[in-house]
Amino acid sequence: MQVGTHTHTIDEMLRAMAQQGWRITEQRRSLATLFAESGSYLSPKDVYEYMKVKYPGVSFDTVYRNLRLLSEMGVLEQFHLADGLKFKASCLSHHHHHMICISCEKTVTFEFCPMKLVKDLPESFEIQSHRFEIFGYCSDCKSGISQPSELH
Amino acid sequence: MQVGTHTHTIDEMLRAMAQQGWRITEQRRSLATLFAESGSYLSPKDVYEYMKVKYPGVSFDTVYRNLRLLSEMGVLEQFHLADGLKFKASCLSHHHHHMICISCEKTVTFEFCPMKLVKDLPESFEIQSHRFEIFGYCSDCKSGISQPSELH
DNA sequence: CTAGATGCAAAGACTTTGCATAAGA
DNA sequence: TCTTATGCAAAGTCTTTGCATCTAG
Repeated sequence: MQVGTHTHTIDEMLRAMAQQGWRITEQRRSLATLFAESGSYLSPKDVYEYMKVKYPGVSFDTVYRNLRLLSEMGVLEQFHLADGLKFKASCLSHHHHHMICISCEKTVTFEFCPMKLVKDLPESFEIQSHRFEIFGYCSDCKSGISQPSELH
Repeated sequence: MQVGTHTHTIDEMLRAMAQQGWRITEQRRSLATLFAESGSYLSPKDVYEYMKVKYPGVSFDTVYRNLRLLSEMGVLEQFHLADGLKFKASCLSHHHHHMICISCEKTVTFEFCPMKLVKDLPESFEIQSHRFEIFGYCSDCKSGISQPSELH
């Protein structure tokens, strides 16, 4: 579960799909619901397991197709955590960064952006984007109960 | 080719292996040479292709095994770029960050570290590590000659 | 010598593709 | 309706494993 606010409601996600001319199918509605409600990092398998409950006939390739489509349109973001590829609802509301628990993957947003202060950068580089993430243990995991997985 | 300095010479890498009780085989020497000389991001396939030249019998699994071992001992670092998993000689000399060209993957180091200035972070999080990378176009790619690949 | 490393082959995990059918708009 | 999305099956890609052989120390 994410601590910041959920930046995408289900409706926002569905609206985004419709605007780009995509159909709102049962499966996609289900996908949007999952990501809007969970707010956490989900693997294709997680997503598949979840959707199978409501749509027993759902297939893995549909999950993959929709995850990729939603990523391409910016509704979801992809991450490579230590345990593989994961997806999360993107935070489009405003620019910010994340602290991620390396044990439970709980994510907390914060406003500080290093690009405002960065200096002495190599010249002649046309900056397009950046990544800044802080990894550590959240209060629940600090005690070391669960085996920390190695994020990079 | 990397712009900063090569932080691992072949000897440093071999010494590190020996210190951890590993054997210096022909293939590992070859691997060390490749990463020390190239300084860039290499996929398992790149590595395999390179090693095959000198050791025609080399197998893919040996490449994978050694890449993983070298990563675990910190001689190499893993990255998930847009075109998949890549390895690079780690920069152990001192702490710094990278600017990476999203077209050619050329990498430039810089000294600024956001952790020195970060503030207003959420409480009760035990910080372990961080990532900070800037993506953009290097001077050679700025003109837009090559199709930019999408790093995340 | 002898534990550790390699090469081969095979299996495994994950992801994508082709095509007929089903279902949004 | 009629175009897009789905489910199925199959193939593809990337990575790991088991085991007999080889080799660095």
